[in-house]
Amino acid sequence: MAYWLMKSEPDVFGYDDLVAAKREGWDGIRNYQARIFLRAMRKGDKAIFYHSNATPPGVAGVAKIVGEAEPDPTQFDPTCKYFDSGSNPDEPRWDLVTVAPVKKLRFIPLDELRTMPELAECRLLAKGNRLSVIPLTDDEFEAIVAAGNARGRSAR
DNA sequence: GCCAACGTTGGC
DNA sequence: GCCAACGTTGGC
Repeated sequence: MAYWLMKSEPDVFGYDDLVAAKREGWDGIRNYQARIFLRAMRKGDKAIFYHSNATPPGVAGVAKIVGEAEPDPTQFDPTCKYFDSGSNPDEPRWDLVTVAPVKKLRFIPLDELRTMPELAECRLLAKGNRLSVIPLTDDEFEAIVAAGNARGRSAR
């Protein structure tokens, strides 16, 4: 099984929205490096659900892949912000995967993630990182889940 | 709102 | 193939 980290803006779609939706097509990915990772995802893989562009940004929960890569319909919708006029319907350029919630975690703010030695090499923390999907090692995934299950340093 | 980092586009 | 311009991401 592989592990991933997926970013979402909570103002648009946060972890609680995923819980309410039960499952959701993860659309709008328009980056070739991210596409490589999307296509490598397999049913049953787990993902850390990260809130980006938030105050504060951080980890919100665990999700799992329940549907593997398939063409993202939003690339063909001219009214959608993700529309891509260069994508050929016979050979769609962009894919989505379908995710479902597994477990909500204690929110782990980015500041705290930066202090975790297990994440020292993680691309999430690299300067200038803009990828919306990144692979995690087993250790990185386990460390985040453990931190999210433990009582927070700022919690009572 | 600002800015740094990065990806993409398009002229040459 | 180079590179400047532009757009987007994401932290602050």
